[in-house]
Amino acid sequence: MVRWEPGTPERLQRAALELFATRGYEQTTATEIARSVGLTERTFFRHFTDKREVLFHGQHVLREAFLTGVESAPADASPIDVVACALRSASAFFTDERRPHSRTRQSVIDRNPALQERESHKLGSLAAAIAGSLRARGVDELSATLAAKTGMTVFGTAFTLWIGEGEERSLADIADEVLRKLLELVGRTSPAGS
Amino acid sequence: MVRWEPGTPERLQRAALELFATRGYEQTTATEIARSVGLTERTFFRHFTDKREVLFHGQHVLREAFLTGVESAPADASPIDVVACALRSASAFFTDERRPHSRTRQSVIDRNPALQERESHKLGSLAAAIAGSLRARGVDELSATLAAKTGMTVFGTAFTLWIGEGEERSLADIADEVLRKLLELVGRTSPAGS
DNA sequence: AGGTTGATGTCAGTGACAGACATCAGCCGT
DNA sequence: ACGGCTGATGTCTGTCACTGACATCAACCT
Repeated sequence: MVRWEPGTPERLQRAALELFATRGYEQTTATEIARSVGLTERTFFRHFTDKREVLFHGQHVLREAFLTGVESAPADASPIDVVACALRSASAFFTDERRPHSRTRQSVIDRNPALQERESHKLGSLAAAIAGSLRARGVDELSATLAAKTGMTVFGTAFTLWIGEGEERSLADIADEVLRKLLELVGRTSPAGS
Repeated sequence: MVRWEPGTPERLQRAALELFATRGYEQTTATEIARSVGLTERTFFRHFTDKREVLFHGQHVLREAFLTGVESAPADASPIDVVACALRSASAFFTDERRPHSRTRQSVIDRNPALQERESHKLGSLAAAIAGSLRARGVDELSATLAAKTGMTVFGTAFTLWIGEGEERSLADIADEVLRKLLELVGRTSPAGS
């Protein structure tokens, strides 16, 4: 007989999402989440540094997806093309079965500013990681930063569309289209003298 | 004789920045900030919803600067050109005398993740506001969102450069150059078929 | 059998915030 | 001149997020 049920963080995450979705984020205490799976508040905070973090854990998987995408790009690809590869790679992570879960999760986030802050910050960190990876490929600092941030703009926008009700295309397809739109939007512009 | 010194929020902000810069953000309690200007913790939280907010108050001015920049753009300007106008308008807010203050403020933020979250979120809100303003000009949702987010990418990147030590160019000039760089970065790319 | 380990529980404490209520200088109408 | 109103502040009290220190105890190792 095992002393503790395995997968404690996962059980906490499921319980938390459920409670957040029904009672609301602020109306749910960390103690309630923990107790709902037979644990104590202290244990909750041993697994998650933060009450918010219970909704954001697992981001490292996404990060790896982005980074392997960057590394899988051909050596002579332009920064933006590399980012396009990273987007495709990361999009694969969000399969169709994942959509309902992502939807409820996002609806919780959308209803709470504190969670939105965490989300923006995670996207920012992702951009920083990608920029680092681009730099490692020899891209200059400024280009790397801009390309990475632009990639996150596309990803964030595409994700919002993917979550939208009625939407059925894959995230990869949407991201592709959003990127194309961005290129068109920017491409048409004159070099803008001061 | 006046009952209370005027400019309470400003005094609190100055005191907070000073304390954050010397002792560090986490090591400074809201009570300490308040007491350092002869007030109580409760009063502090009447002026700022948050301990962090004491560093971010006044963002509405920046927002207005961006929005008037958007509105000042010629009617036939492309979304990106409109954003370029907004950037120029907002950059005017950051005069050269402001730089030292911005530097110490940013150094505090850079040392604390919680503050970085707030900052990312504020930039995101700014993007949303600009997108709304673009929509009001008749730009479609997707283009508005992308243009606005791209604008914030440029602004954030330019701001970081402006803050950098040794840097002497105006924020407007830097933003212009960063935008040019981004256009070049994106412009060269092929339409990227799937 | 006995020591070790690692996830958990218990307890106590700090600090961020919020509601309810009291205070009281200055202003305003009479 | 007097009394009530106002609005920024203080006081008091409570909740909850989070943390350090220490105890527990099944499984595992030797």
